[in-house]
Amino acid sequence: MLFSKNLIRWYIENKRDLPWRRTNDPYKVWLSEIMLQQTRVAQGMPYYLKFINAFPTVFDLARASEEEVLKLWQGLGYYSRARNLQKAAKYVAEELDGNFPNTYKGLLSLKGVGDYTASAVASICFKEPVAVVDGNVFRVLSRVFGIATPINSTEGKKQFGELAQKLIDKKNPSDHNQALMEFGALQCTPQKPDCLSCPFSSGCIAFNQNRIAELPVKLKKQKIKKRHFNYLVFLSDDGETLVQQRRGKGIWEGLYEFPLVETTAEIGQADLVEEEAYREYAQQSSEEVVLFNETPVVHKLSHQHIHTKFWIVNCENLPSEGVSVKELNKYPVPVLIENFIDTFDF
DNA sequence: AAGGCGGGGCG
DNA sequence: CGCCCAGCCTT
Repeated sequence: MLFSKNLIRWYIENKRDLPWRRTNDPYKVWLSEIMLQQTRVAQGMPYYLKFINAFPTVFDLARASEEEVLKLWQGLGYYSRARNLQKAAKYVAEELDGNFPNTYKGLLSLKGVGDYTASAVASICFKEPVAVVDGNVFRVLSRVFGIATPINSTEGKKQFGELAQKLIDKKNPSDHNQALMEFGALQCTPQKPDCLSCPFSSGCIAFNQNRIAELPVKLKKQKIKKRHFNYLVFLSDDGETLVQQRRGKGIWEGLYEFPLVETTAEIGQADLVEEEAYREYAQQSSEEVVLFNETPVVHKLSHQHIHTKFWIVNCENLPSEGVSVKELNKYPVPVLIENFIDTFDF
C-alpha cells in the first residue's frame, strides 16, 4: 500500500499528457492499448490520432474494410493487430450493440486482447482491480524487489503477476496501473535508469546491490533468419504495374507487394529468369529486365533480415491485370515496399 | 513451452 | 550492433 501511494504520488507529478488519458471511453482506451503493444508511445501516437480521426467510434471502425484498416496501420508493424482490431470492432458493434465488455474476463474474449490489454482496459475504464504486467512492470518489480526469475519463463510470469496483483491499489487501480507503467517508461528505463532522483532507490534491491544492469533477467535472444527476395516491378507502356496481396501465414499477411521470387541465396539476372516463379509471372518473351539496386536492400525485422533486389520488368502488356502506378499509394504495403516506391521514379 | 510476428530508437 | 518497446496467437 505504501508502494502504491508513493508510486501514484510520483505519477501525479510526472505523468505525460497523452490523448488516451483524457478519456474513459473503452473504445479509445482499447485502441490505444492495442497500438502500444510492443510499441513506443512516440511511434504509436500519430497512428492513434489518425485512427480516432478516421474512426471516431467503434461503429465507424466496424464498417471499415480490413484493407482500409491495414492502410492506416501501414508502418506500425505486427499487422495481425490491425486485422484483429477490425474483427473485434465488428463483434462489439454488431453483437454487443457497441458496448464493450466491462470486465477483465469479458474483454479477454475480444480478438487480439490478451491478459495485459484486458487488465488495462478493465482497470482504466471500469475500475476493476486487476494488475497489468507489461515490459515496464516486469522491469520495475524485478529491480525494486530484486527478483531474478526470468520474465519470459512460465514461473516468472506467475511470480510477477502475483506480486503485481498484491501491490495494486484496489481503490484506484487505474492510476496505479498507469503509474507503474509510466514509471518504467520514464524513470526506471531499460538502460541508464535515473536512480539518483528515484523515490524508491533507498529501498530498491537492485540499486542497493548494484544489480541494475542485471535486472530484469530475460532468457535467450531469438535467432535471425536470412532471406532473399527478388521483387518484379512490372512496367507496362501505359504506366501500369502488378501488385498482389500476401496470403496465409508469415510476415505482412494482408499487405500488398510486387510479384515475389524468393530464393535461398542472392542471384543475378541469368539465374532469375530461370527461376520457376519468375517464369510463372513473366511471359516468355518481349520483356526487358533491369536490376534497380546493385546492392541488395537489407530490410531488418526483429526475427529476419530480408535481402532484397528490385527488378524492373519493362513490357508492352502486363501478363495479368495491373494497377496504375498512380494508384499504388492506395494499397497497404510493407515499409520495404513503401521505401522503394518513394525512391523509384515511376 | 517455444516460435512467429515489424518497425524504430537508443546507447 | 544488440536490446527493447503499454503482447498476442498458434503450434
